[in-house]
Amino acid sequence: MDNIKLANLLFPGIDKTPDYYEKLYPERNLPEGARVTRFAPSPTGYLHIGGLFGALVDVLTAKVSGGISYLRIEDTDKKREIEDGVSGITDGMKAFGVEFDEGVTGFGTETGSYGPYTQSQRVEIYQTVAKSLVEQGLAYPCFCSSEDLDSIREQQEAEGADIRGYFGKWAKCRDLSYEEIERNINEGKSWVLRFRSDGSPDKRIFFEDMIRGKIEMPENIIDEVLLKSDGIPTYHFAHCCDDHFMRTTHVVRGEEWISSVPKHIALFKACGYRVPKYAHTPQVMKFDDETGDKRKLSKRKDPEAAVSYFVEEGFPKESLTEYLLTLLSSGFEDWRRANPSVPAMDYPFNLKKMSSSGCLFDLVKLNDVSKNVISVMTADTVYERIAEWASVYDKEFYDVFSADPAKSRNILNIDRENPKPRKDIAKWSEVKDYVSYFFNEFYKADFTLPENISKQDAYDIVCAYAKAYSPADDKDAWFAHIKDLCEPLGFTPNVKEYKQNPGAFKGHVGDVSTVIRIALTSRRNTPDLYCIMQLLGEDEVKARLSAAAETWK
RNA sequence: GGCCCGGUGGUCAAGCGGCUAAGACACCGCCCUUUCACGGCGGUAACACGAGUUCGAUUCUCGUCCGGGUCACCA
Repeated sequence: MDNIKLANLLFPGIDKTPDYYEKLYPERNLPEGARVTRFAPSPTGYLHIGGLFGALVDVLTAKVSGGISYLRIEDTDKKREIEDGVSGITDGMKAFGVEFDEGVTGFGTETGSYGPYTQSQRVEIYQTVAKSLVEQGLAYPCFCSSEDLDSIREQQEAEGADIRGYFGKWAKCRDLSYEEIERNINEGKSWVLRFRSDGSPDKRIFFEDMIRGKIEMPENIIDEVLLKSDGIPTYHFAHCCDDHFMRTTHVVRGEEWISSVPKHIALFKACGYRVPKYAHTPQVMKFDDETGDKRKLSKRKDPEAAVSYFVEEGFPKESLTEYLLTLLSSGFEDWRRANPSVPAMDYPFNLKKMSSSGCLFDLVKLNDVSKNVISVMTADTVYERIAEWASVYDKEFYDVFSADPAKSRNILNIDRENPKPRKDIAKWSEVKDYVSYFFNEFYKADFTLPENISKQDAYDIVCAYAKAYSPADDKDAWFAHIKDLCEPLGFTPNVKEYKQNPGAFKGHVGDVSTVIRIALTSRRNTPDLYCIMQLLGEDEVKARLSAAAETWK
């Protein structure tokens, strides 16, 4: 067989050689130990948690080593591609503060000198490499139809064969003569290009996974498809060409790829390329309430798999990356405690410290992380973020909340910007409820009392307080007035005294405060009542006091 | 089914042959406190199972079981 002749028959339009691209994309001039990583999603759906998770590992790995991370779009499956896939990914990454050094930056835009970073624009590269492989007898055209392939699968199934796929006696097209191939092509038969594997079923290969350590596997013997019938490469071949020419040193990807590593190693070797280091990350799972099992987060079944879910819910972007970091690196939480105000992306990440077992996405923990993140923000920042979120997701709230920014900021500043800030808010969507009693547009009066307080007592308290209320009081004077209310009404200002002798009193100052709190906010639990009253203002306080009195009369 | 990955409290997780088996979230209790939150203190709770190696296994080996992945002209 004349391989050169075959290569020209198959790729008449390809006039470059791989060497051309070797020169076009030279080895990167990076310091010793610098790692080049890539995040390489397909635009086949929205950006999901697993994607963000992986991207974080990519950029951190590169960053820590002084290397380069880039974003490549793997759009070789036109059937599954969705319309806003690319911008969904790039926007999502930006929204969460994950920044790549080069690669695709948005729909139709990119930076970096190893591009194009979109696979559909690289077909000439793949075909050039493919042609060279044919010239060397390392690849061949296969004319099997999908029906042929189905029947091979069926037979292998029926035989209970251990190894399945296109190889050995099943590889009908592996040894076609030039004449047969030429005839098929002249007949217009479609073909795919297959790898001519020289693997043997009883040889084993070894490789070192950066996360899992040594892995041993049977050598690849499958004649994998390199180019599909439309001339577009499969993942496997594109991975080989791109990561070589983009000079990737570390391939970080999900663990579902582990089983194809033998294939990839064989391809890299056939092409004469250095095999990159691999790091296979664990999967993000969730608990399935129906089955009671852990399972992989599913794009289809789990709305919280989508990164957009967290945006809509109003989790600050930092919270999600922060939480993901706690998941993917065991040392992160300790580091965070030691470095409370350093940006998360400065974390000295280490692939080797990554856990290799799949982890459950824990919304409860996310909430906790997020509360901490928000608690250390300034009131101004919180205000801006809420406004930003609400302007998109809750217009009604936005209008009210942003009508008087100073007031809203003051509300948010209650017990904030101090060493022990409150941790009430985990996500922006909770804020409306949290602050609703400050705004008459949202305030719904509800003067339900706790069981231990009678309407009569509540009425007496609120009336007495209305008289004692003095808007100019400082906090001490304010509380003194409330204490003064107690004894005449049968309560004690001294909580300890009450606890020692509960029968002697109707209640203590806490109960009295509770009544006033309910009258003013329709809630039993709120932040500091004095602050709240300051913000409500004299008129509103008086109005609410009398409304409550009216109800309890 | 073949191949591969994984298996420490409810969750995330330290641990790398010898420890009373860290810590965080959640939960419970107490303290602080006018409520709540914050904070402080304390508590419940784990090495999947069985062999083997060893003076000694959570740590090493093998088997079993369980969970996950993969066997496409999808990535």
